This record gives sequence, structure tokens and C-alpha cells, in this order.
Amino acid sequence: MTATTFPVKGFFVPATIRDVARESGVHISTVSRTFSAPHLVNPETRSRVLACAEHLGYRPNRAARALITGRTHNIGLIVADIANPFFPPLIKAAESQARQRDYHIFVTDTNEDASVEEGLVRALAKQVDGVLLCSPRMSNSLIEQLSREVPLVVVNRQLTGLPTVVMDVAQGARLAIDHLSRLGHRQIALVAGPRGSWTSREIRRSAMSAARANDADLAVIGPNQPTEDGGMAVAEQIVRAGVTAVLAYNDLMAIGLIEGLSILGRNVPEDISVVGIDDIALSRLTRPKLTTVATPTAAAGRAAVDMLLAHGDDRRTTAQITLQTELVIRDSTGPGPGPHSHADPGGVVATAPEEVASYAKE
Amino acid sequence: MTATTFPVKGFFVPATIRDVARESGVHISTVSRTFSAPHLVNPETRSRVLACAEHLGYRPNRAARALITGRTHNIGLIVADIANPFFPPLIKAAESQARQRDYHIFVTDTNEDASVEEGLVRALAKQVDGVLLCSPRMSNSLIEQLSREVPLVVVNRQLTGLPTVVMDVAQGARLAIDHLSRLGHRQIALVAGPRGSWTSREIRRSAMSAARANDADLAVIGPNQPTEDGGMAVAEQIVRAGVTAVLAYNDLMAIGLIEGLSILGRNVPEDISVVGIDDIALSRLTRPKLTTVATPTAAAGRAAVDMLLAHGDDRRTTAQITLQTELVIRDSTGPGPGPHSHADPGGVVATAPEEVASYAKE
DNA sequence: TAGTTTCCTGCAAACGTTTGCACTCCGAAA
DNA sequence: TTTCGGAGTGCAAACGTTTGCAGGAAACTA
Repeated sequence: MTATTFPVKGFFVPATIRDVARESGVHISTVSRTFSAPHLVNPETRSRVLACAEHLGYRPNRAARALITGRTHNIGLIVADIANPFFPPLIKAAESQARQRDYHIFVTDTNEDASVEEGLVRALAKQVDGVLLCSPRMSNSLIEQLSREVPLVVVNRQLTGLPTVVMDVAQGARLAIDHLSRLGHRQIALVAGPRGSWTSREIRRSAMSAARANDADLAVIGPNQPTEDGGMAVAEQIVRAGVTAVLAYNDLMAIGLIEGLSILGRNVPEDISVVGIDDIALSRLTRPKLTTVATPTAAAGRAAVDMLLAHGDDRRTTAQITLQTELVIRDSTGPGPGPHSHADPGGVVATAPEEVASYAKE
Repeated sequence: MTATTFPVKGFFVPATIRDVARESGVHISTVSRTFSAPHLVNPETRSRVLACAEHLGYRPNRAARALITGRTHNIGLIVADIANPFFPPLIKAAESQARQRDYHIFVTDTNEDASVEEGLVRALAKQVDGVLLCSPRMSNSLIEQLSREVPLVVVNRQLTGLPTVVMDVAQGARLAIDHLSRLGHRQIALVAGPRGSWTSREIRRSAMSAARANDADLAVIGPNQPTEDGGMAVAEQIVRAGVTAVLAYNDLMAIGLIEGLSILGRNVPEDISVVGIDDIALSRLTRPKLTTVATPTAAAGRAAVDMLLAHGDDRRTTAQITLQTELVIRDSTGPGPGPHSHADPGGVVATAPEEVASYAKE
């Protein structure tokens, strides 16, 4: 590391509305209106004010404006782990949706830590018009309490009384287990996600019932860190469990697990089949390419923004949205020891087009 | 998608400093001091005020506070593409460094779009105490102009007169080319990054001079989108160029390229060697594991926060920091057709420990 | 012509804080 | 006793905006 030091020129003192008023010879209220209600001011005056503003480099102070209007035109977006490739598509979709409505998104990361989460919501509270809380790890009651301090939309957790958007992971897990069963697998493991994850509980519940329906055994392993390392760490348990197929909480864990299995001399899908959840971009690039449950993350991001912005000031009602998932079969799953049916339709679930239209996956 | 609607309870009207003052029978200034300068108020009064505040659920309004103090305790962090795994470690490091100093980081994404970038800086300007501008795509002069509206630290671009932190990618590129040369490669391609990227220019400059020094030919291909798809897209050109080795602008492109090459029937490293830059987590997980130039992203995030917060109010001086890079040799590079030396020391560059101590990679 | 409307602008009070100043106590020093 | 100083508190002005209200001028209507 090398470091050098330079002198630097000072900052402009930022021009305020008052400076513009003085320079253009009108009252500050006229300047204010020039920016926030242009139709109320004489075109001639308006252009003079605009010229002065331009000349002075004036920009309205959004914080001061927010103080009085109560609207910041910012939205907070809290995610559990920004390094998880699951989130970026959601974030980007939310950003572009917000931008269209002249809002900005501020993203923060909680490091999968429930206590950090609470602090962040509170810190954001007065600086944004609402918070998109993605994959929260805190308790329901705390979320409810926070939702009275700032408008909240919860993503990846169902919670009565609050606007939520969730993926139908239950359906996804069922599809995955069905797929594995059809391939002849009877001893299946479920690698669970982190403690506090609603999604993980959903997956577990649904996978267990699907396994039962298919006469298969399901061994649940976890909770675990939802990362590559977390997946790699359970490889040994998987081998010891003697299963021939695994459903992982997410793709990251699935990929880590495959790597861990290969270190232990087990090949995927020859020795063990692995299914992930999320269909992150990466899952098309690893070898073998991952069979996984695709979740419409971009649609979720857009929906969350819309829900937050939907009810302007009347917070009378709140919607709950569930987005369809689908199974994407690639190379990480293969035939198991049991008898397998050849009737597998490919696993891609048909979704009613008109229902998903507004939040369709691109 | 399914949607249901529920009634929802109204919001608390948030308690203000005035409510607390009334309830506890003191003047608002005393309440204010209870929070911002506790030592100035009688312990007895203080605890009474705190009790009332707690009871009313009062939280100081940070925006109002910022209006008068001029400090928001927020830092903006702008990245080109949040989906690029290069950034999350940087973001997380910056966040934890900021949190230690009682600051919050707001992250936004520009979609690699220079014009979005400008708007974001301006929108952030009055709501944060400074902006960390990572891998900017806009012009130097625009950056300089913006730096007068809000304190700026630029990451991944060197710019006189402004605080900057860059990786020594020039050294990294040189190490990579040297490595390939030693393996016997004489026909090498450089897959360039996006237009407007300082890093890409640096890499190119350094790689060309290193190639010349090694008597190798260097074909430059680009500019390109710095993504998997961008890498995949150049696979054909690479094959046509007839090179035996490639240095890619970043790991993502390298991984995409390897995939693209495999589709064209070329194996890495047997047919073509590929070196990436960044050492993202993913590069240990793809097959073959990627040989790459490791850049200390976490250190960069910490350094950037420190630089922004360093000079309290005197913006007299500004530092420029360059962080060391090192070559990590894995499985995507192999012997080329030419004579190769066996003296390759492994390519790991020694860094002067005391210099990097404060920003050491973990 | 008087009355009414419309358009534009100014005035001043807010929004929720912080902070310099002044004031009152009260105990210690002289 | 007086003087001083410090601790604790209140007062009021700021920070940079928005916005309801009122007034004046011009443009209609009758």
C-alpha cells in the first residue's frame, strides 16, 4: 500500500432557496413553487428563477423538504446478506421500479443478524417513506412493532396483518421431492436454512409431506448458514446419512455441498443427486449445472415496491402476494437406486398467465 | 400468484421531542440534551426524561437533527453493479467499518450507467455525509464537479485532487502475464472491461508492457460488459484469434468465457489457459478452479470509509491509497506450446507487512 | 361600471431538532 | 459578608424547506 497526500480545494457552500430568491428578486416561496409546483408560477418568473438557480448551482435540500412534507422519496431495502446472489436481482428490480416512480432505494445488509436488523429499521425509519424487509430473521412480534414506526413490506415471510410477498417455496419443494422420487430416490436429505427463516420452515413442512406422499424418507439436517461454506460443512453428514438425494435450502448451499461431496470422493449426480432452490445465475455455470427451483426474485422486488407505494396515505388495506415457483431440471440430478417412472413431464409447472402477468419473470 | 387483502391498524403518530418535554415537565432543550449531550443534564432529570421517552416510544428524528447539525451519520455507497460478486465483500467491509463509527451505509446500484450515477450522487448529496463512489463510469471532470457538492471518495479510479483508493491491478496484470509467459504462452488475448473503466485501462497498459517484455503478442478484445454473459460472448473471438492464453478483466468474465469455450469444444486449461482478476468467492467453486489476481476488496471498503471520515471538518488534505494485489494460481492455467521455465515462484507477491497492516485482507 | 373570477406573489407559520446565551441556584473561596 | 464559578435549565433563533391564507392586479362577466 502506498499513500500520498494532496491539498484540496474547499467546498462550495451549497446555495439555498434564499440565495436564489435574493438573486432573482422574488420571495422564497416563489422559488419553492418553481420547483415543487411549477404550474403555479408565471412562466416568465419561473424561467428567471430557474436561470438563477442554475447559475448558483442550487439543488433543493431533500431532507429539509422531507421534514415538512413527510415524504422523503426514499425507500429502504434491508437484506440478510448482500453477498447472496439471490438478492441482487431482487434489488435491481426494486430499484428500477422505484426509479420509475421517482423514488430511490437505499440498500443495507444485516449480516444475517436479527439485532442489527432492528437497529437498521429504526435508523432508516425517519429517512425513508417505507422499508422493504427481505428475509427477516427477527421475531414476528418485533416486526409488527416496527411496522407501527414505519411502513413495512415483508418479503420472504408470511405475516398476518402486514403486506407481504413470498415465493411459493412449498410448491417448489414439493416439485423437487416429486422429481427426486420419480427418479427412484427413497432416502432423501433436506439441508435446512438459517434459524429464523420462514422460508426454511415452509420448505421443511412441504418437503416432509411430499416425501411421505412418495413413500420416501426425509432426513432434515440443520439449521445451517445459507452459504457455500454452510453447504460444504454438511457434506460429511450427508454421506453418513446414506442418502442418495438432497434438497438444499438454496443454490449457494447446494453448490457448496457438491464441492464438499467431491472432496469426499462422491460424485454428483452419479452417487448423489442434489437440488437447489433460487436458480441464481451461477447455477447455470457450475459443473454439474444445478437442478433447482426457480424463484421469481425480480418480480418479488417489483411487487414489494408497488405494494409499499400503492396505498398513498390510506393504509386501510394490505395485500399478501404469493409468487409461483418452478422446477428447472439440469445436470445435478440423476436416477436413484429405486424404481423410477418415465412419466416425468419435466417438472415445469404451468402458471395461469393472467395471474402472474403484472409481476411476470422476465 | 395469489393475493388477499386485510384491514390493517393505523400508525402511531410518532412522538416528538415536544411530547416528551410536556410529559416530563421540562423544556424541549433539556430533552434534546438528554440525548445529544447527556452530561449536561442532571442525572435525576435525565432518567425521568428517558423514562418518558421510552414510555412514549420517542426516537430522535435524524433528518431534523441533520438539518441543523449538518451531519447525517450516513454514508452513500455507489457501485456499478450490485450483482457483481466483486462488490459485496467491499460493501460488507465498509458497512462494518462504518457501524463501528456509528455511521450507516446506504448502497445503490447504477446498472453500469454513467448518467444514473450522476443523479444518484446528487440525490444522495444532502442525505449523507459523504459518498463512496466505486468503479465510476462517468468522466473525471464530472466527478470533480460533484465532489464540490458532496465529499467523495473514489474507489477503483485514480484522480488527482480527490481521495482515492485503487487496487494495484497494473502489478496484478503484470504478474498474470509473467505467469502465462513462464508457462510458455506467446499468443495471449486480453479481454477488456467496460468503457469508462479506469481499471480496464490500467490493466491494458500494464499487460501490454509486460507482454512486450516477455516477447509475447497481446490481442486486446473489447470493450465488453463485465459479466458472465460478456465473457461468454467473446469466446468465439478468442478461438478465432488463435491465442493459447487469456487474461480477463474480471473473474465473472473469465468464468463466462470458460463456459463459452467449452461450448465451442475448447477445454481449459488443456487448450487455452484463462486468468481472471478479483478472486471472487466463486472462483474457487467453478471447474476448473480459476487462476486469478486477488484484489483486497474488503480492505478497500474499510480504507474508503476511513478516508471519508478521517478529516473531520478540515478538508485540507486528501490521500491516495494503492492496495497490493497478488496472483493466485489454481487450475485454469496450464503449459503453453512454447518453452517454459520451471522457475515460477508461485507468483505470490510479498507485501511490506507494516504498510498494509491497517487494511490487511482477512 | 361594478362585481366576480383567475392568476400570481408575498407573508408567516410550521416541520423537529440543536445550541449560544442568559438566568438562577448553591456551595466554595476570599 | 461578598465574589466567583459551576451546574442545571430555559429561551429563542436557527437549519432549508412547504403551504394555507391573503392581497393586488388583470381579465372576465353581467
